Amino acid sequence: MAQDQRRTTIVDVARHAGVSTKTVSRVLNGEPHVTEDLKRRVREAAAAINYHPNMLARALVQRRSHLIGLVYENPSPSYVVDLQMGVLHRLRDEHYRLVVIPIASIAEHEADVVGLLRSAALDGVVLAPPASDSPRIMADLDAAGIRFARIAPTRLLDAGPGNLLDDQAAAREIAAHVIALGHRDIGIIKGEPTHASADMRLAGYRDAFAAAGLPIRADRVKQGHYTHDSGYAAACSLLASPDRPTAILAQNDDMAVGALIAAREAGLSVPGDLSIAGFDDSDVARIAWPAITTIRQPVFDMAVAAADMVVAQLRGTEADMRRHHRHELIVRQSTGPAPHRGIAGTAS
Amino acid sequence: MAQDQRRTTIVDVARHAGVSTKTVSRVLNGEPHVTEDLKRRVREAAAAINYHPNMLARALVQRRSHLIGLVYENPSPSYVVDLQMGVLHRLRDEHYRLVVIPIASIAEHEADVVGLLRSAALDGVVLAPPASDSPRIMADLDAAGIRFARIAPTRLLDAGPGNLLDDQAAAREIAAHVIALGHRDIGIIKGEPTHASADMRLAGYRDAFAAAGLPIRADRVKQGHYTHDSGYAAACSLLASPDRPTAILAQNDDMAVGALIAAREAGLSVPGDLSIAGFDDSDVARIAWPAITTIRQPVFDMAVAAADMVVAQLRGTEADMRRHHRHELIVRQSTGPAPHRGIAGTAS
DNA sequence: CTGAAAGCGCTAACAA
DNA sequence: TTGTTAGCGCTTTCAG
Repeated sequence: MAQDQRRTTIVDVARHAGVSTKTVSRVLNGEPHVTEDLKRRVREAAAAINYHPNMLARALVQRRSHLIGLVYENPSPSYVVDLQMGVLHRLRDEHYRLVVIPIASIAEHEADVVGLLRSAALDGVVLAPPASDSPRIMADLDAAGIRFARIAPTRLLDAGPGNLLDDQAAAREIAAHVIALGHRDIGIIKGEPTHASADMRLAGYRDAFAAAGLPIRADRVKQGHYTHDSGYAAACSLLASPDRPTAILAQNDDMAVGALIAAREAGLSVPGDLSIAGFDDSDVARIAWPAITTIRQPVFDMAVAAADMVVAQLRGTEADMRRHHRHELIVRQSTGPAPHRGIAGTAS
Repeated sequence: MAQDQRRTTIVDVARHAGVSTKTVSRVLNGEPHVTEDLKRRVREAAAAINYHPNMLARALVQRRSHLIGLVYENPSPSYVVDLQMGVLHRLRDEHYRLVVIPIASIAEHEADVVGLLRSAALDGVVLAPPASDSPRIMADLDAAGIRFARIAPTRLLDAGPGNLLDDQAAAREIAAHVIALGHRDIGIIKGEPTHASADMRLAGYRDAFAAAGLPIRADRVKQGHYTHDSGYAAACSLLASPDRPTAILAQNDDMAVGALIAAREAGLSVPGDLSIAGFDDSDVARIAWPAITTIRQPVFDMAVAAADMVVAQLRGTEADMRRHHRHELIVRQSTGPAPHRGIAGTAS
């Protein structure tokens, strides 16, 4: 195990092949203007002495680490997986590597985020919510010369390359679906308040409620955090009294699954006694039983596109720096007709 | 956006503070033997000209990229998430970053893996199965001077730091549990054959079967790939004929969930008509309905320990380089007593 | 088409 | 306690 004897360098290869280091460099980087003969000699020499280029040296002189970061907060594992797979998919055949940068609370650490990225020598980053909505982070990134692309930003849409989604319209659609099933008393489980999507989705619900002439009752809105457990807890509190809603709109699928379990424990059948709708269409929505009615959010595609935007900036090539992504209502088994129970409005 | 005007360097700070570059370096790296006065002057100068050290230059001279890789194959998202969270957990307060290296088929690309890692300038890697069982990869890693630690290796246990798990004993336990419930005709869904765990677990099942005097029928063993869909397909084929098993042992939870869905579609109640057991105790096992009886495999803990081993090697500190991790049988609702159906053995 | 020399920005070794 | 001098291993001028 030849651990620490001085590693072979480009100089060794050059000497071995009887050429200059620059020629070796040219051959190894596939630059033109080298005779076949020299190319061959260099390749043979490199193989003979088991040479492997030092990427750090190359990175220093090129000012390119070939590292791209993915910045996200923790809440939903399945969301993060989709995101990561999307970025990796786009990076697969590029010479870029993915560094994952989870941050406990972006809201609290807003001022330190870019310092962290700097110290990782990243060439670019994909910003997932809520980092994708932080003017501070984007400004710091610009100042640091780190390229970025945003996933599902909701404001300052001109502040940088973005992959847009109409959260509000999507929320309106799924709420309308539930209302159309006859539900009049509907509980809402909000997402983490530091994510702008929570408010956007609430606004969408509100639109649908208003269109149907329904009020939004404050006591029917519970705060969650986009986590399974928070969804469970919120649902428990919604279902605690006999005067309970006949449907629950959860702002993501993890919370919807939490609600599903709460309902099961409360002895309620879904969707017989209670309808539950989620958001995101993550894996768990399909696996749960009954499978969850949700909004398909093309997280994977957005991540692919975001990675593409970062790579394009780095290479100076052209690319759409603003793309719109379409959501889709996916009706599954967790929503059904409202149970009979008095005439309408607030239950008896 | 001060993008490309020459970045400020340590020389600028030195000049600004009226000291040598080495002194700046010392202050910035927290080395001792610098007067408070100089420290302050250096810090102020750095802040004044908005200096940020170039990590690539530092990495080159220190021969340390501070990058640690996680090498894995794709099959189960929830397994990968646990793994990754474990490594990240250990790295959180270290000055190391995580680079994710998914590889489509390690068996096919065995010879290229370390080349890939080299070109990512990694200081160390955590090897998940099946890379953790590849002598070739470990030898190449040694030759390249890249430190590593193994997750759940099954052979050549002395070839490198490892986090061990007794797959065979665990499989024996869960099979024994199912047999104890009265099942005599049991189907098996194997995992991806390039993962040694698939054979280990099969051996464990075999032990339990033998202890109960049951045969393993070749037509009751179906090949899967540790994916949801492969589990679904395998279960469909097991459940196709009326002469079907009364229980299914799936070698991971994703496949167990696939089997669950196949059972549901076949109109079978679980565990009334059919018991299903998984392996891993990933998130999906808890979320599925009925919740899946499984083996808890401390993937997160193993990942933490593996990251710890890598970091310890890099810092030259002491650490256990061989740790055993305990599994645990988790009985949930997906397994129950065998339905009555003739006397015993092969069904009527 | 090829090579010599000059750095990239930092830290290690050695002096002072 | 501080500074000077060499590199780390590669690519980029710019000559030849």
